[in-house]
Amino acid sequence: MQQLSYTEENYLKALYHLSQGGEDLVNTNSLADSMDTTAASANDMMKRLSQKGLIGHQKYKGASLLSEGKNIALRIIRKHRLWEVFLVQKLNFRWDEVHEIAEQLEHIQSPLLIQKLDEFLGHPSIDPHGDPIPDEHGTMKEVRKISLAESNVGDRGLVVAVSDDNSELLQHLDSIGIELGCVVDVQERVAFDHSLSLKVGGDQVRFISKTIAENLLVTILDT
Amino acid sequence: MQQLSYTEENYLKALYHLSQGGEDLVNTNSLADSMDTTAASANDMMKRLSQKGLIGHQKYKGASLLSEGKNIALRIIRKHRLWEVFLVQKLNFRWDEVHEIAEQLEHIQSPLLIQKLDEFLGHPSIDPHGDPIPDEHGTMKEVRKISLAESNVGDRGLVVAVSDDNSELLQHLDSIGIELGCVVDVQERVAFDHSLSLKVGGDQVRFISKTIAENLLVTILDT
DNA sequence: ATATATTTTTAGATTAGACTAAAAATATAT
DNA sequence: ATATATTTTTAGTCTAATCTAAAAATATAT
Repeated sequence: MQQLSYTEENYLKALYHLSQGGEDLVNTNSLADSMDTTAASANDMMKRLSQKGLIGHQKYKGASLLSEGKNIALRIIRKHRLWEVFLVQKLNFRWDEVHEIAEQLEHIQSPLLIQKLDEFLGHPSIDPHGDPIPDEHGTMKEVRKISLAESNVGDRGLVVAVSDDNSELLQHLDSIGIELGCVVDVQERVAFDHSLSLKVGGDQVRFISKTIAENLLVTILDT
Repeated sequence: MQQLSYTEENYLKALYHLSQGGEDLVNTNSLADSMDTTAASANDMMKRLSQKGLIGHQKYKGASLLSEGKNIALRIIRKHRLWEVFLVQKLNFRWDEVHEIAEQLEHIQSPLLIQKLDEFLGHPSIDPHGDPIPDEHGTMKEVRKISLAESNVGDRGLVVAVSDDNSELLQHLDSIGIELGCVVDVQERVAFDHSLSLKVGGDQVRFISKTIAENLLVTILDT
């Protein structure tokens, strides 16, 4: 396993995200866009990574991660997400402040550090944005992100996004104690209007209309 | 305040250590040695840093930190030492394992991160090696590192080094519960042979000869 | 099907940081 | 004081990662 530069690691990570896990072919322009650089630079890097056996690249067709490249990408994603958990849970960052810092921390090289950090955090399986954290072998469990309108009674969800940023909606959510990162249990769905009763944060019971439910995205947690 | 490269930061830090805080002139070869590179490279960097106004450099004489360069060096040292405290206290690293990792972590750019880390760690004033941690303004209080033979009754010290690595000595220290990083209180000095009674780790009382005391280096802690 | 537009690749230049080898300055020894 | 050794600097080369501009390949539209 070769030592990669900061930049090479970032390209592999971008390829992972753009190809949703190494499946699809990624074209030069999307890679360049995603890396905020020129097509020429992205093309150079595709050649380099292909040369190193980390990605497959056919001229004018596009690139895709090979197994070693995918593995490296997943290890970087694991580090990124573990650090995000640390920043939010231990250092009290808000979840919208942590991405840039984690972008730097994800490149720290020390398997033992990550092992001990994982331990310290209690082996979390999802990050503060509700995205799954790959385990030490690079295995990442599927995570369902759905709106509460699509949820089932009995589901427990982590609120990860509000799809409409209407300020009245945000204010209302605030007033009933629903915020990004909080956990909700779906208790009952009224058949007539599809409104929901929720347990918010494990205790308070709140009611929301179907419209609000449609705008609340959650990651379904194991119960 | 300009954005410096990883390498430039490391050179500034090396200059700080070699000149013990920016006082003495550092010559090209010692800098090159310390950075594990050639005199030519060190010379290139001295020119660059001088150009940026961070160090003073006269041909064939040597270099020294100017106030801005010293400030940057101290901020990096602060980060390095805070991360070392984190690694030892929170992630249970041994103090001899943390240097390399802290060398990487010290380059993470985020003042807010360091502020929150400092908070999380309870504003420590010394690192696991007994070296002082500069505050947010770059002020670093003097730390006395002395042998226990030079200590006074009533002193509390953090054991930071054993000057003789004789294995019988190390074994004996181990058997009486004295290890690197432990805290000792000097209780009494016998006038006749200058042997000492110590409270180790806050409770157990132990006796050591003058010879052993001479070999135990401590950082004196505020009491 | 051919012209036009888009995408991708190549070619050549640039910058930071490093290197080697040689030249210049300074220090040391007889 | 002169020769020798050491240290420092310069000159020129190299690599990774970037860029611009132009060429080549592919896709789209009439």
